[in-house]
Order: sequence, then structure tokens, then C-alpha cells
Amino acid sequence: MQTQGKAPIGRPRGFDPDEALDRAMRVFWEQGYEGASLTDLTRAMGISRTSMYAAFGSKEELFHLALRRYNDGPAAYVPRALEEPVARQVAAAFLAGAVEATTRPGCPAGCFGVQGSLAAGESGRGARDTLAAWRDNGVTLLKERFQRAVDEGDLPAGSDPGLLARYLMTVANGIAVQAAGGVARDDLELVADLALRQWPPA
Amino acid sequence: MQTQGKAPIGRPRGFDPDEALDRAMRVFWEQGYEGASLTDLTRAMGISRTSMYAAFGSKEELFHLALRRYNDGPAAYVPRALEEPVARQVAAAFLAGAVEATTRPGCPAGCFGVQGSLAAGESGRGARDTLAAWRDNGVTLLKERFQRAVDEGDLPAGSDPGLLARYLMTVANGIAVQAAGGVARDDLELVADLALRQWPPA
DNA sequence: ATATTTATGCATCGATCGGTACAGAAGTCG
DNA sequence: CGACTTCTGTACCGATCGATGCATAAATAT
Repeated sequence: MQTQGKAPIGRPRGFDPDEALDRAMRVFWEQGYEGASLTDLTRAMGISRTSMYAAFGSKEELFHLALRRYNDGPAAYVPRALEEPVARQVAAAFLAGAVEATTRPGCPAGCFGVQGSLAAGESGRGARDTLAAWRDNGVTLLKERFQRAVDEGDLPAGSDPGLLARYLMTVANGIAVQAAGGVARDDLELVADLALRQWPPA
Repeated sequence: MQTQGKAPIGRPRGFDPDEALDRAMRVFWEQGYEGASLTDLTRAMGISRTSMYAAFGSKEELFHLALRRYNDGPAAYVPRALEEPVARQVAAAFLAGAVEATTRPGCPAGCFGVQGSLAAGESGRGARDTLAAWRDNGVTLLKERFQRAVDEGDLPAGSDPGLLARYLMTVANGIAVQAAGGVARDDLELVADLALRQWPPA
């Protein structure tokens, strides 16, 4: 057997789907779901409308794939933060990651998961709800991690894991809004530090 | 002289501009600048396209007027908070107002000043920049108030008014994003309380 | 070789976008 | 009463929206 696995039937693609998806992610990130037209997207992706539809299905499916790519790429700081040994470090890594991801030099300012579709007309409801669910999933992950921290004793017994998780996500989302408005990374790092000053003592 | 001032020349308006602007504000609030079509807007306002353009100029001018109306209405908690006697009460009133305004039962969830236009395509850049400037103005107002608080001694001498202002606006914006995603008022009130737990002692 | 399968480029679809021209309606002026 | 001014409803503008039909190109399969 040949592990190469090459030679798919039919005419081969003239572009790299990963690269194209990456470009699309950036356009959605910068302009939002409704603000990104098919013309904007395909121009950035370097392919025709036909090729986009053949490869990704539709604008909304492309958006979903772009979100997954964002989740696995720029937002990968979330699962990494969850792996920190104690709750306080989880919180610090989470906010530091949020600041870093929303003020990355070569990328659009802000968070895909926020400005990708926060408010929308009829056509953007799907994207909006998808992002809301994505953010809420982040809260759930943090909550479960902090519950574990309570069990392990690195959070006081009286702590409310759900509230701490919600609080962190709120600050991170606020950082995303500030970043989208052009606030500098240094300023947001100070904000993140301040937000952690009230963190429950270990 | 007659203080009545009535009898403007020409055919009188068949609608109340204030009421119409209020309806438009809600549509922008709920759907964002780009997500709100002229059809959506005029239907909610109860007038024709022609009447809207005659009275308000354009979609973008209507948006600006809607922002002013939001600023003077749902966002009036900001200047009220600034009038609190000491910094801590200013901060508490500001966040409490943010929670109240973004989770008001009869109004769209979230903040007009955030979701009205956070990311946008070419056509929505004006609206986006206008909102970013509006938010930044809020930071400036808070900063000046906290500078005064330092001078008056109800904030420690080493405090950074700009940082405290930026922090509060960040939390408020995060609350707005959470609210837009459907998080309940009670939960956000707890988040606001937690955000203030580290406030510098008087 | 021919058939089959898939991708591409071009042209275009109907719908909707923001914005207006125009005629008539509804008032105040003289 | 007209004359003038302003507002309203209809019908429509060119542009753009997301999405496709179709002929052709480029690969494998037989």
C-alpha cells in the first residue's frame, strides 16, 4: 500500500484551501459577517466565487469554518490557559492571551468571536448565534476548570466558579471591544493586570 | 408676541420625528448599522423612504442622530454616575447603569455604542469610527472625574485615573457583549460587583 | 485513445441595497 | 381664490447582494 494517498480523481484544486480559509478568516475578523461581501472574501482568498462555493458551500459555512480556524489558531490561548497549574495562573494566562490575540500586529484588531457578528440583521442571525454559543462555551470551559480548582484547593471553598468564569470572559470581551477601537496593547495589559488584582487568594 | 410659534409653512409632517427616531435607534441597536436596512428602519419608523430622507438626510445621518438619542436616553446613566460624590460610587453607579441599560426588558439586549457597529465593511466605517469615538469619550469623562477624585483625596495619591477609567469602560463593554449574548441581568450584576471588589480603598 | 470526474472562468440570476424623481396632497401666504 | 412651500406615496434608479448555469480545462480511469 502507498501511504502517499495522492492522486485524487478529477482536476486538482488550483489553490490551497487552508491558505484561502485563513484569508477569509481575516476578512470576517476585520469586517464582520455582514460587512464582508463575497467580493471582499473571494478577492482576499484569491479565488473565484465558483471555486469558493465548490470548496466551502456557502458564505455561512465559510464563516463557520473560519470560526473553527480562529478557535484553533489565534484563540488557542484558551485551552493553553486552562492547563495552567492553579486558577490564578489560568486567569492570568487567559487575559494575557486575550490581550495578545486582540492586538496582534499582523492581524485585525479585536476578537473574531466578538466583532465577527455581535448584532445582525435577518441574514446574519446564524453567524451571531454561533458566536454567542462559542463565547458561552468558553465560559463553560473556564467554569469547569475553576470548579476543579475549588476541588483541588487552589481556590477558596466559598468561590463561585461560574461567576469567576463569567467575570473573566466579560473582561476579555471588553478588552476585545477596546482593541477593536484601537486601544494599544500596553494599555490593555495594564487593564488585565488590574482586573486580576481582586482575584481570590490561593 | 405669541409664544405658540405654531403654523410652519407648507404641509405639516404626518409623523412625530422624535418617536420615529426612537424607533430607528432601536433597530440600529438590535441589528447594527449594516444589518439595519432602509426597509427595516422605515417600517419600524412607520414612514416612507422619502419622508425619512427628507427628515433625516441619509442612513448615516440617521445613525448619528440615533446615537445622540441613545446617549441622552439609555446612556444617561453615564453623566449621572459622574455626579456621585466619591470615585467608588462613580464606578459602582457606572457599572450598575451599564448592566441596567444593556438588559432592559423592553429594549434590545446589549449596548448601542458597542454592537451598533463594531466591525464593518467599507460602507459602515463611518458608523464604526463614530462609535469608537463615543466610547473613547466616555473613557475621557471617567478619567477626568477620577483625576478630580485624586485631587479631592477620595482616591489614593498613586492612583492612575486613566487606567481606572479604561478598566471600567472595558468591564462595561464586556458586560455589553455578554448581554448581547443573552446573559441575564442578575448574573451581570454579580460580575459588576466582582469587578469593583479590587477598587482602591478611599 | 475515450470516458469520467472535478475545478475553473465567465456570464448572469433574482433579490435587495441605499437613494431619488415626480406628481399629488396639505398646509400657509398674498 | 390662486401662488407658494413642504410633505407623502409610488415607482423606480444603478449598484451590489449571495448564489448558479454552463462550457471548458485538467486530472484519473479504463
